[in-house]
Amino acid sequence: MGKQMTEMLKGTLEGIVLAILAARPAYGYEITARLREQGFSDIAEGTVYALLVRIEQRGLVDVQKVPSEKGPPRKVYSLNAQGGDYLEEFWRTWSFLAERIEQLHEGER
Amino acid sequence: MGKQMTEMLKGTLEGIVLAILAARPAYGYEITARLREQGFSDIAEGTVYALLVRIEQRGLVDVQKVPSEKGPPRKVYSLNAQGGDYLEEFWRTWSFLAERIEQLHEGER
DNA sequence: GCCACTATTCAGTGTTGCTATCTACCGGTA
DNA sequence: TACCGGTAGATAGCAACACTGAATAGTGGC
Repeated sequence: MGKQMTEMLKGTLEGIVLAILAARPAYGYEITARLREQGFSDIAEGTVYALLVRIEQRGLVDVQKVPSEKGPPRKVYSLNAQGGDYLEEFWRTWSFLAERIEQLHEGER
Repeated sequence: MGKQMTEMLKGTLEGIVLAILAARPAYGYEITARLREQGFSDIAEGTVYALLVRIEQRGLVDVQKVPSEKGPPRKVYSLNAQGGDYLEEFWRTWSFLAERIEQLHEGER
């Protein structure tokens, strides 16, 4: 992946994952796979797991262990109320930034 | 500034500054002031100067010392060809990311 | 002489994503 | 049995980046 993308994901990947969890609960391996499908071709698995640990420790998600038919048990994460608030804040921050950057982009042409 | 904004600026602030320089050459103090005007209320001065050093070392900008009427000499930065390429790459990366995040945002409602 | 404004620099810190590797469970195949 | 591929999660060490806080330096006005 490009270096620019790596840096840009800092601060946004967290919001992306929270937004995925807002749609419906999911587990790490599944989230990684979905990200890959959506074009984030090589987001490292380790990155996602580390992120999930962080947001769990901050109390933004609830966790439930669910046995899998194939492989070790899954840790299914679901967004809780606090996570919802945090995600809202994320959207506000994102909108602010995106607006200004788009302005710069248009001003350039 | 919010913590989310701090993290989100990683990787994007560089592009923002390059885009500002693409419009016209500028020096550090001026760039900081312009960012503040545009609502990035407290981007630290130190942050901007450090960023300028980085992009200079990477050869994305040309530098010219210009005496100031009030204060020490200014270091005026201007985007060069390599910086222009890098900025283009930034826009591609940004567009890709912004598109996907907007999709998530809409899917949520 | 002192202060405010302009202008730049730098050491130290915290957060983040990546690399690389390890553990573990299951089914199929040689 | 032994091995491999797919599923699932964890972790130590690293590099990049923005912030904090302070220092330095030049100019003009009181």
